[in-house]
Amino acid sequence: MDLTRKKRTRLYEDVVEQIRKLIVDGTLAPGDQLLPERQLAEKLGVSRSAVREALTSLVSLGLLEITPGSGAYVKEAKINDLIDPLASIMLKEINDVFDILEARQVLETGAAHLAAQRAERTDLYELHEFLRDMENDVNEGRDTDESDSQFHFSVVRASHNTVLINLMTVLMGLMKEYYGPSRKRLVENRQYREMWALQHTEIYEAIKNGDPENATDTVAKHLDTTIKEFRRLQGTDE
Amino acid sequence: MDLTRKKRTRLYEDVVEQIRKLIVDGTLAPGDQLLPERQLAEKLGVSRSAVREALTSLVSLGLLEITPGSGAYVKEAKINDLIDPLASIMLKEINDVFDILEARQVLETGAAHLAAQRAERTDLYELHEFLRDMENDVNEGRDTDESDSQFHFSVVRASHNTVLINLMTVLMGLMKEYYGPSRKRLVENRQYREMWALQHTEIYEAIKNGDPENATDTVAKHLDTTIKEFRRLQGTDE
DNA sequence: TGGTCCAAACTGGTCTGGCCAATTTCCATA
DNA sequence: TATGGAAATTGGCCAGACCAGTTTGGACCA
Repeated sequence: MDLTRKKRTRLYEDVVEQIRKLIVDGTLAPGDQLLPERQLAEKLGVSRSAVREALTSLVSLGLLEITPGSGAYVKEAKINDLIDPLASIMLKEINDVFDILEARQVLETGAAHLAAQRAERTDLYELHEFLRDMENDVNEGRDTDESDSQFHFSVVRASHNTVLINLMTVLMGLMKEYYGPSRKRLVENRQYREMWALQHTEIYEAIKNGDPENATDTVAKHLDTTIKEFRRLQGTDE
Repeated sequence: MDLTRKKRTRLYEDVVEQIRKLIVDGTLAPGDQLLPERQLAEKLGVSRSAVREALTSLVSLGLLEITPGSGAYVKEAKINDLIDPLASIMLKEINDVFDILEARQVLETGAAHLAAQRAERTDLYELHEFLRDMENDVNEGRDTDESDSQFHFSVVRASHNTVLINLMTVLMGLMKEYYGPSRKRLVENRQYREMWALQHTEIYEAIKNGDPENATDTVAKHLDTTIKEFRRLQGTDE
């Protein structure tokens, strides 16, 4: 038996790879229009169906966007297109309920450390905006889900590390899919909402003052509080 | 103009969603075989081509595996299937060359902290194995790429946090695609290889002794060394 | 009875050709 | 020059066919 050749290469996979290469090496820039399926098929010497399957695959990878009647366009590949499948994969593997929050703690404390060193005026402005948003939400009894997430995201953005930012995007996607229900219950507790808002202020101050250690500590404390509260909620649940 | 309805739902996307649901809710378990394309088409009342495009999409998302002549099988969705597209997306957004290493530092220091608290005998054994592998590689002048990666990965695995492990997988994929060339040059320097092996030992000892702070520090120091060396290499390059 | 081997049935991969609906193009008309 | 609408173009979907592997079910042999 021939163990080297595992699976014969499928034709449409070749097409995928060819187009993919053109995109990654910049020959095809975001916004560019691909040749029509029929011409592409002729040019590559394959049938239209093979081309279609290739395009379908590229669409599901977030590399293309297809408008019926118009054409296929190269898309600015954004991580959001992969969040859903990524989240479902990671969710299946989770065995401890607090893995996500713990991972956030690891990532956000590190990001805060960097943010305190690198935050620029625009970053501080953004942080302050979301800080105020959340305070308003608390005062007016609104849901703080959105403003809370936004603030945490801003902290990571202020680290100016795109890799950390992308990883945070993944974690936020995970949060939404995993903690959706219990989070709703958590934020109904006004006492905790207020404590959170206060802790956010501390974080903001630490970053503004350019104090990495303090930024790290306040973020760590903040997420500790969160984890403890989630744990308490879970305890009353079952 | 109607802004609410952006794009009409494509038929094959419906099929994707239906099958996807069956997989995530467990009706279709990994290893299960799907109905043949022709039957699936008949059952869903669509053409075979629509089914094929749906299956193509699911394959590229890593949810299915198709064997020609045999059938389509539900796959244990692994993050590796999404690493390539994920890496290319994140690579495009990177503006500082050391973003990846910095992100690794954030993630691995946190993971080491947890590992020192949670590592079990099997984890320590695995760590020790890769430690020895690398020492052997160094002594015999072999490439240390593999054994080095494996050790770092083991540290994160010892944290027993599946989310961190998955994020580490992403980062390692990024490393391979980004630092491939210069890393090759780096490990040619025997002096650094030996220093690395020594630092790995320190990390191992800290985890073994259940000393979270020390584990964090040694990992931080280790990656600092790495970043500095990469920086030096880059300086001599251009 | 038990194992072997081969043909038939099945399955995915690809192709051809066709129709529809939405979009774009372009020209005749106001 | 602007505009309205027909024609061409494009992607979405379908039907039917053939091929190359895989699986299956017996028929045949030991």
